[in-house]
Amino acid sequence: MRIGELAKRAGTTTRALRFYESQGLLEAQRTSNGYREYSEHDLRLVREIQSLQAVGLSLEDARPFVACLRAGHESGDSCPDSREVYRRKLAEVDACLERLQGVREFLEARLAFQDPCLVPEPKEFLCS
Amino acid sequence: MRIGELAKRAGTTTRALRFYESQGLLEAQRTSNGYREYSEHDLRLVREIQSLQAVGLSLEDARPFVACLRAGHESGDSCPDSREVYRRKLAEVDACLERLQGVREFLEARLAFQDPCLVPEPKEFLCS
DNA sequence: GTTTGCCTTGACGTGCGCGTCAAGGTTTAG
DNA sequence: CTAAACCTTGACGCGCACGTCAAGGCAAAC
Repeated sequence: MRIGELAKRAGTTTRALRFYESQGLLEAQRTSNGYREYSEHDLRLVREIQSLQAVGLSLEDARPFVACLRAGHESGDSCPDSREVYRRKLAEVDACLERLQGVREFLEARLAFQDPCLVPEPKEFLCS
Repeated sequence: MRIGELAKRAGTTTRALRFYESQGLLEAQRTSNGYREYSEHDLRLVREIQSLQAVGLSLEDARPFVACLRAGHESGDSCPDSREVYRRKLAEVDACLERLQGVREFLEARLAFQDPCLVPEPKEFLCS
């Protein structure tokens, strides 16, 4: 299938697919006229990337999963590198949950009583 | 005090302060040589902005708080517009907490059993 | 033949909160 | 007098995952 059909079937855009290719996440055969030609396996790759993005992983984080699928594994997360990404992300999420809980309490307190003495900790707020 | 001292006392940079000014969040008197001159009240404003940023609010969100302080209120969050920002942010944080909980469970499940059948919901992942 | 709908590469734009030069003026210390 | 340490404006850079033209080629329908 060509790039337009792949985009439609994956529910994304041709621009995104070309971007994945530019990042080395997706490869394509070329027909004689230069058009990209994709297989069902490529669709599988794109879906993998999308589900990873859905849990907040970056395209960089998706590399090991793609490599794992390319290496012939049935699941992208059955390789050590992929599982390491999961572990790292889980730690990030836990840290984020903790901070957001603090933020939540701060906001509720401010809304309940307008007490100007409550000051939040100046920690970084990188929740992804 | 001049911009360097204000930056030092607020624990930020001169670049940030000039940026706040460009966004209309901070104003400064000018001395005869064109230098910015700040008061203790300006320091208070900067600290307010910083504490709002610490809970994930944008500079845009900080506007009502600054306006509230400028209007003479002792606390930046004692005005209706400010409290509305708090309420909106609280809702955002709650939504974020919910999604992150789902992400957490997904990651744990994937790490425990490598079951490729679990697929996350394609919802947006805008946790700020 | 020409319109339509695909496809190609390339380059710049987006949001947000600044960082990082660049090129210069001012004030103080030595 | 000179150097150091301030200050000024202006302009571009960053990260990230693309969106949005621009300018053109290819293939099939009318």
